[in-house]
Amino acid sequence: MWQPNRLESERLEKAQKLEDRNIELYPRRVERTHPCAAAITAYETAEQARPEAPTEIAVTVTGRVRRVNIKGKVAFMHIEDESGRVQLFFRVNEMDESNYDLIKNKLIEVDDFVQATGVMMRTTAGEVSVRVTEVVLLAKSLSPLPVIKQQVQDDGTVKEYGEFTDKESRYRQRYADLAVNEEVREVFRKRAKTLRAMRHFLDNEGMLEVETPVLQAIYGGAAARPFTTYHNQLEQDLFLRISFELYLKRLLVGGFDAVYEIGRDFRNEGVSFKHNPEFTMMEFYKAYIDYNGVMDIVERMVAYIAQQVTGSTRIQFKGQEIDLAPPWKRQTIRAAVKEKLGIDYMQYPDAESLAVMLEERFGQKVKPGTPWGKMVVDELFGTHVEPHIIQPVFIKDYPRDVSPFAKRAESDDRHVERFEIFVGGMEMGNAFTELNDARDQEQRFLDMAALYRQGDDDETPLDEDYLRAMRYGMPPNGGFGMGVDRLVMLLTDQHSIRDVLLYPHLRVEHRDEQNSDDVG
RNA sequence: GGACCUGUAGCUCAGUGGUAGAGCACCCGCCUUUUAAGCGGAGUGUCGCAGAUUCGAAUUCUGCCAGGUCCA
Repeated sequence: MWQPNRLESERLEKAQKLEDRNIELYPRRVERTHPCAAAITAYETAEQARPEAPTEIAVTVTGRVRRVNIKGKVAFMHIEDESGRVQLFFRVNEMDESNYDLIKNKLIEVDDFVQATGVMMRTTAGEVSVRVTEVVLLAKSLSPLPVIKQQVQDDGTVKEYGEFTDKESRYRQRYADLAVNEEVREVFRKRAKTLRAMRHFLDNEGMLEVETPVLQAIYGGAAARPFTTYHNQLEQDLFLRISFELYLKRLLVGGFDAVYEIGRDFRNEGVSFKHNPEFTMMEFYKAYIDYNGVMDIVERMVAYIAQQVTGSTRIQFKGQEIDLAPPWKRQTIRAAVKEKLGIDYMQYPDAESLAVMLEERFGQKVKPGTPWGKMVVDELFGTHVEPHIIQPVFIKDYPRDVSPFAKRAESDDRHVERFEIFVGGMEMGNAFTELNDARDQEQRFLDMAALYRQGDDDETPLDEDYLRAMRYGMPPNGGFGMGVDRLVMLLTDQHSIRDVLLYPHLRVEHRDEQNSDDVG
């Protein structure tokens, strides 16, 4: 139940006064001739044509009131729509006195939506403005937005004097965050551009965009704990997908040569600056290429998206310049570890000896039962090498026991043809030369199950239907998956996944439960 | 899940045992080209929640809630 604070009560009183004057607070009809920015442009064009006497530009503009300055019998107001902001100039003897009175007595105030009709002009201070003959309230604001004062500098940059920075309030009330923080709106425009550029690129590669089930009876394709749900009529347990992999590869069996999907994955795991329970994933699978071919596509794709979104392949991230132009460095995980730490992990070829080395060298205690390959990837590479990778790199040839869907590396039983891309200290994508031997695939499922029974809980259930599909024959193919949110982080220089999600997951708000129980 | 930090006015914050504060916003008054407008007046509050200690708690202690950072 809403309990208005003092500021809100004042606004409610103003709303009442407006209604007493038979002024509609939320009218149905709007008449706009120009977005704010267009009104200014129109006047500037007229000015250039006839500087001494520009043709009269009549406009009706609309927007949210962002600033009011009442000077007695004259008043100024900035209104803003998405195109930008324009100043309104009111003078009491140029409009109905009762109409001017709405401004003078602040019945129309900051945060309200208004419509203003008038003629374009330039003030003596030089700002292009609307000389208003009539102002109409479009929507009354009952709760004031956080106050941010802005000054437009000579160089065109905007200096801010107030701020709305409380992370929790900004995430819980994203609408308020967006309303007052223009740079937040810009992040989400770039997010949209990222998605659009990605689709455009993949379409141009001849890939088919498809949609596969979010609700799955058997989940798989990644090592992660799923969310579970239940279908009442079918009396069936269902899982929210943790990856698209197995459904997409079935489509290659069906005769599509290249498919991709962009959508939501759900993982029932921790929440952090780079993890949200639901996040946006892109995966593609393309027949007749191996992981080298995937690398060629991926580096071109990321460079293309960066160019479309930021205008360059050289971007700024955490104060460093990152060059996304191809070709990217390609290095085996074994070489990367050796280069950074001087350790050849193949000298510790089993879980026991590797665990001993990790404890002696780094004091790291590893959970008993952790598979050898998981130690290599998480404890050795992930802890000591990954955070230092800033420029884009393909780290390839991963241990086999953590990669159940990749083909074995040539003449090397311990590794598989898999790569991950790292940039800005983050893992950004994962790819394989996809396994298409149904017999090997079945054995991998069984091996994984056995391994994880020893202690880990990231279980991968055996998907019989996937094996059945593969037995019909699956073309050799390369596949790739990428966390879109992380790509957006990189391209917008945002350092938390929550800052590229409009509505990041937060715990529920507890608001005065006792009171609501009493009232209820 | 662990460690540390944070939660006070609409916003951003100060206040570490003795009458709840500042800037901006809001409110009242003045002002016919302002733009962080200005001038004069007024402090508007569940100090996250619950308990404990104390003559007295925003402040100390315990628990809880929420968020942040780092780690897993």
